[in-house]
Amino acid sequence: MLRIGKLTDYGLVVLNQLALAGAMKQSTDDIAQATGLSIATVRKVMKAIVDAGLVIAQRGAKGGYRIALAPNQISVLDVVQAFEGPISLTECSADDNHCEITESCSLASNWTGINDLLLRVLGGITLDDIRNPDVQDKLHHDIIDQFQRIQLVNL
Amino acid sequence: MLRIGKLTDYGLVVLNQLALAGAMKQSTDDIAQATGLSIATVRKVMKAIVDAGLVIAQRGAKGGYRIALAPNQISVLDVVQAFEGPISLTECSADDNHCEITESCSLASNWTGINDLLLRVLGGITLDDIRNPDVQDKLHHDIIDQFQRIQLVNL
DNA sequence: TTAATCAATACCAAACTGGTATTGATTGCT
DNA sequence: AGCAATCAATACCAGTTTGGTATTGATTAA
Repeated sequence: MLRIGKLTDYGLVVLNQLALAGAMKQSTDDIAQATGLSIATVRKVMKAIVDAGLVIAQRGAKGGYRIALAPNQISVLDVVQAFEGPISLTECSADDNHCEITESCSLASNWTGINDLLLRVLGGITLDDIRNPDVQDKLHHDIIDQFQRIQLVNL
Repeated sequence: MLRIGKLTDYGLVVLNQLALAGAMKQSTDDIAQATGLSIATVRKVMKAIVDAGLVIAQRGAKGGYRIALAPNQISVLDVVQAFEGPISLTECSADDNHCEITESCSLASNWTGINDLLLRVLGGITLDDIRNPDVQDKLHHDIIDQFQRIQLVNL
């Protein structure tokens, strides 16, 4: 399925909410209510995006969360990596590469290439793009156009 | 991690081997030996790519497998889908979409867009590209170039 | 008929995932 | 100082997925 976890999805939803709130600090409760997620789940989500530096947390009474960067400075890649760690499609393209069939398999470097490509795609889409349908549509079509050209090259 | 399963990786390795063998039928044993995979694992791999129509199987004595299409007609996407089913990054972008927080989440359509994008990337890379380092390098650089342009648009 | 070969399942352990709960540390307020 | 609000760190658990293997059955060439 090549899918990302639900938590990652939630992360984007929460970030969207925080972007909406701007400088206004949001407590776990606030976020849970605004997003419809359970409090426990929100806590788990917050940990990941705080650790990743995408959100700033303030403890204690009157504490809460606020977004750490402008929405156009946060890429989908940032969010995905916050939850799923460094992206590597296969173990071949992971850092600690020790595949038993490496000798008979000349494909490792290629996975790495594909991997890089996906990183670029995800890194090129920001929270802003996702939040604003217009911008998103525009960007989307641009990329599709480019890709159709690429596919011709590929034949 | 956003990763694909090992089986998918094996699938690509096996297809590469079959592409090499061309019209010469390969038995499960042959493939296991050539790739270094266990026989049992090869069997599992074969089922997926046969079901997907990427490989043709012939049963009985003197039977075996041969590749069903030219290597430039098989995309990485084909292989990934053969093993991991239809690609959908999130449940939002899946067919049977029934997310509890849909009302408060305006992001569903955007995941779908990102999803489409990844499909295109993977669909644009063929087994041939992966097997031939030269072609692959060339293609790779083309795509990277294109993407750098896209990222500028995105700022 | 027989041996070679693919097909279909079934099984199991290990890892991962989503979801929840518990306890502890920090901070503003009075 | 003490309290209440709030985030942090873990720990737990059930369900699913994944990787790997084994077993039995169906097909076919010679």
